[in-house]
Amino acid sequence: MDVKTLCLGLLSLGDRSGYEIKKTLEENFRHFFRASFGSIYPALAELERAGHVVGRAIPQAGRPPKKVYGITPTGHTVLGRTLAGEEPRHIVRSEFLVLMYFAHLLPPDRLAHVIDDMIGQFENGLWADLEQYERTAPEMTPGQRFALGYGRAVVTTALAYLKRHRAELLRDAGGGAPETPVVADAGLAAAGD
Amino acid sequence: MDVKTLCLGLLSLGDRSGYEIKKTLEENFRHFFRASFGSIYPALAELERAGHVVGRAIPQAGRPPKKVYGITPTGHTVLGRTLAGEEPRHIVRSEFLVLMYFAHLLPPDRLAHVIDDMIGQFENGLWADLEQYERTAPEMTPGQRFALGYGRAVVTTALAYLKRHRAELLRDAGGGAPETPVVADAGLAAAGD
DNA sequence: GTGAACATGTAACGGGTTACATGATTGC
DNA sequence: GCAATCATGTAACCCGTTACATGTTCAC
Repeated sequence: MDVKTLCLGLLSLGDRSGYEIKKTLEENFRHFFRASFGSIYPALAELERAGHVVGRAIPQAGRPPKKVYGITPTGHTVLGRTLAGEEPRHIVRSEFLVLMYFAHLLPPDRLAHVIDDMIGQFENGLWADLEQYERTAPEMTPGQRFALGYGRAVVTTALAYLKRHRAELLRDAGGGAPETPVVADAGLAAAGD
Repeated sequence: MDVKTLCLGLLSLGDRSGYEIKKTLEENFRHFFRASFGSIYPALAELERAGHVVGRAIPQAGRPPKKVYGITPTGHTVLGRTLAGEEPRHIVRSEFLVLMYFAHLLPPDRLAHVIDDMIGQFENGLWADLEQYERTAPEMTPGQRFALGYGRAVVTTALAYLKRHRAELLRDAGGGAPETPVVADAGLAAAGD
């Protein structure tokens, strides 16, 4: 699934500009999808060229004009077919967890900082969740509630895990200081350089 | 953090071939990182060129020869510096959840299939976790236990969430059949095509 | 006056995946 | 006989991010 399909899906819920799509993404898809302007604007242009959406420039007082897009019947058909034909993937790519895996190679203060950063990010996300839920809960579809609820459940667990195991990791990982690297296997290491 | 750093990190735990790195990734990084041969082999070649690892071809009876790499002291230094200097990201990109968000646009049987698929994947992951934990728990570092434990906690929550809300979603999302698309805003949609 | 929010768009770059090329052995 | 496992490597491709270009208004 690419950004094009995502834009089409969002437009199926109501007319929006590229800028507004980005905002919706940040508010509602925070926990599981993100896209930059550099992919949204070209996607919208391509969708318009293909006739799946139509754009209309809206002049605004004291603001740059915005280009609001609406989905066409063709767009609707294509969206339905695309969504139904996907074998959806679920990809997590966490440099954070890789770093934790190699915690013994980090200076203790750095390790603490990285964990606290992650905790902070998750807390912000959760706070934003709550704030957003109160604003939009009534008009949400079951699917939206399901996706948002999933994100909330997972982030809550993740946050609890980090808080529960932070001290333990900090205590136990403090062996391999950066100045005394533990050589795992002398064999090849000695041969090189 | 790129595949190069990851390979270097894995090699700091012991000598391995590219093929074995891939296997380790599948076993231990399942829940938070994956890489294909197309990125691992070039990464290893580049690391060797830079003097961070040394490779040695091992002939094998009845098998293709393997090229086992070991990290050099220089490699160790670089690894430490790289890990310490990273602002690690944590990225989730779930087409699955996007699809759930648009559940009302999917045929009910398709929706059920997609959810069951995800449940199956998570269950396989969890089963593999257990199996792997029993094999490697004793020699794990605190960081490894932390990262693995995080993955297990999150996947367990995700799985429980899917199972708990599956029926509910299937029941409530059954309104928007594909043949009666709900037009969100007649304004632009009517103007196009 | 400085930064944030509003607003759109392009081009270069990067890094990873997919697919291809090659080939032996083992288990079904 | 066919698929899976072992084993390495290359090249084309995709698609997304980052950075740049441009400009206004409002709040501190």
